[in-house]
Amino acid sequence: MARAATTADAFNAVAEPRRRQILDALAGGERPVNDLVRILGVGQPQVSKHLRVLREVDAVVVRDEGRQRLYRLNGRALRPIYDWVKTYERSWSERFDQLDVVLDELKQEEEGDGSDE
Amino acid sequence: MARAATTADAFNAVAEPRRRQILDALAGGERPVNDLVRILGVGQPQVSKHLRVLREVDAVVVRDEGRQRLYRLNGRALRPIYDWVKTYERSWSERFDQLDVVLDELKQEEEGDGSDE
DNA sequence: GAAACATATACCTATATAGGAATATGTCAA
DNA sequence: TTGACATATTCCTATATAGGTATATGTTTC
Repeated sequence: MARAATTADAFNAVAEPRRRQILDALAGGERPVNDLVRILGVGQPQVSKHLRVLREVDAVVVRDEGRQRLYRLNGRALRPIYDWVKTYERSWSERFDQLDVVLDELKQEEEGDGSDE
Repeated sequence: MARAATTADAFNAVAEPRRRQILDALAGGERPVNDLVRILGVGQPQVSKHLRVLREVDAVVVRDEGRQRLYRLNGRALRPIYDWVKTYERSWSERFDQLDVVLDELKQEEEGDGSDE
């Protein structure tokens, strides 16, 4: 089997740095494809292809305006990533190092379940 | 060119659901490989290979103990992901949900006006 | 209609998997 | 040493890119 499709979910879609660059550029507001081509400094077909991937995971929305196509960010598509990764925040937050021990203990009590198996 | 290596950075490493599962399992504490094999329900070589990827991006740390190898989570490796995605949080926060509705309405008016798909 | 412009798609190639099977490496026990 | 156990690595294959180039589609202007 090969790796999952980039369009499988937001995690796969944003694994590509250029696609994160595109989203960052769109954070400033709606933009036509050519703007992104200039900002990224890569070919137009490449940008269009990245935009297609982002569209398939709903990370961007497109709107026609004359001969241009204006792309807009849809940050909500990134929420699963945020939700998943934020639970790990305490891992590096010095402040919570002490709290971790307590929380782990409470969690084990609540679950009332042997931790092994 | 092919896609970037899964070991290129944390973004690529956690794009694979099984690797996120492994990290989630390790969030509960240090575990030997066999535990993860049971939890994930996949073959042992597969788990070892996923662990190798996670090790290369420093998302896990390994420690020898007898014939077992105990893996431990290193959440700090996920910080770049958190830092990147958290800037998009306001996209879906309550306050901006209202704005989204307005924008969507404006968009529909424009699109539904005069032209059919 | 023709030309210019904006964007999307098709086709190509090199490459990096993810999983499965078989095997290698390392450790403990008798 | 031999055997059982725990884990890592190797080899294999099918598949999904990402970028480059050429081309198709759609829009505006003349």
